Amino acid sequence: MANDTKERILEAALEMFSQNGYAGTNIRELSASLGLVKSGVYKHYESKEAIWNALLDEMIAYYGEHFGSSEHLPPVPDSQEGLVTMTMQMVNFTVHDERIIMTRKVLTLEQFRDGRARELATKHFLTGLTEIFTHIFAGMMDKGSLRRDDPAMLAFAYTTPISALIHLCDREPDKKEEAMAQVEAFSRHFIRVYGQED
Amino acid sequence: MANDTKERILEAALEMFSQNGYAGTNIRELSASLGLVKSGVYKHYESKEAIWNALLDEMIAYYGEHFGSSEHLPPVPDSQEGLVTMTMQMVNFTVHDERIIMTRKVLTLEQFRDGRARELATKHFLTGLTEIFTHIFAGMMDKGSLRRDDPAMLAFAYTTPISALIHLCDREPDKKEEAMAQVEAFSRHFIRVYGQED
DNA sequence: TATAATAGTGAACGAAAGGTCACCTGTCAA
DNA sequence: TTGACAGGTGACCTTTCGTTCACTATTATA
Repeated sequence: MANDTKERILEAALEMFSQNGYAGTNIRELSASLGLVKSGVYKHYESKEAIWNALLDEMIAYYGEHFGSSEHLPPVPDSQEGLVTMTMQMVNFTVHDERIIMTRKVLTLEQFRDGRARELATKHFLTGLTEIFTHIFAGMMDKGSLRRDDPAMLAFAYTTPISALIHLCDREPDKKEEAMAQVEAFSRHFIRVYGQED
Repeated sequence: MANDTKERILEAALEMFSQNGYAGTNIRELSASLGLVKSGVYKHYESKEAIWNALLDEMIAYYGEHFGSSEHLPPVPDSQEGLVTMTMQMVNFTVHDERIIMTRKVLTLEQFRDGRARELATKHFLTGLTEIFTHIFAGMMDKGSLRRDDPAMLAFAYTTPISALIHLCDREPDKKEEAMAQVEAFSRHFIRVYGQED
């Protein structure tokens, strides 16, 4: 009782899977990083694959809770500058939060092997962000700070370049500052192009 | 002599590494797929890692030959419709050519483990495309079919959404047609926004 | 034709993998 | 107090891994 080993195994698994991939991870090292011996892990999960599935369950559940429903949509910024600020906050958070970084890496590494990872990867990297910003841009058009246009297309055109820079940060963490500057430059460029002057 | 086994090993390695990753690939299967027994491979490469390095050498050399210098830059389209056509041709080729698909997958899977894979991944997925289209857009601005603007920023804004769709095709090959349609829609949207009317 | 290199075979090896099991130990409910 | 059980240990099992090696068949060259 009062034991969180089962949860700590998932944390360690996330860390190791995101670094070495599923195939490149072994239970010995995983157990050692928790200060126990490998057979101990099997008291909590019946196999390596069971750990993987539990981790994916958790990631899917987390995504559903935080980005799944329309309740958690961020507020529509009420100015063009507000869009820049909000974007920078979101990106700054997502490229520095270790857990989210590791989640992206795992999905990147396992997307071709596991159907659920594939599905979640598409949400994380493409459709999820686009949906959120479709809502935001529709709102900004209503408020008059953005030219009337197809909000879904604008969201696609806005989020995918930023997503590319987030991936760059995951791949080459040294370039985070440079990438952040590029995010801001792009955001301002976007507003210059699509912004409504009034 | 007159033997291409060494090259065929690299082909098989590309295929297996792109499917299962480096750690998830074993020499037995690789050899078997070539119709020989695993020890035979070691007549041509001294280790699994040597195969990996040779494959990366080849990929780096190939990239250098085909996208490295400014000689191989595609011609600047002389109309807005020409940009759409050229884009569709390039994307259509790159999402259907098995070898290129496998190359992208390998780089995706090994980018966090191998420095050279990381470097090549950034070129493939981000900077390479951007550089090509920086040149193209600069040319189109000179010809008057594109509004004057920062060509590098436009190239970034144009290529990263397309790159995101290429990644989607690698991840979910069923959605290729849908993705291609989205590429075309985006390309036309881009022209509508940045095109020079005259 | 003799020779030497090349390409491939199959058995074997040690290391490392995932997984099992008997056993120990502390905790808590009956 | 006792007994069941959750959590952890260490020895052990089987399989698979990458790699080596003695050997054979083929082929090019001297």
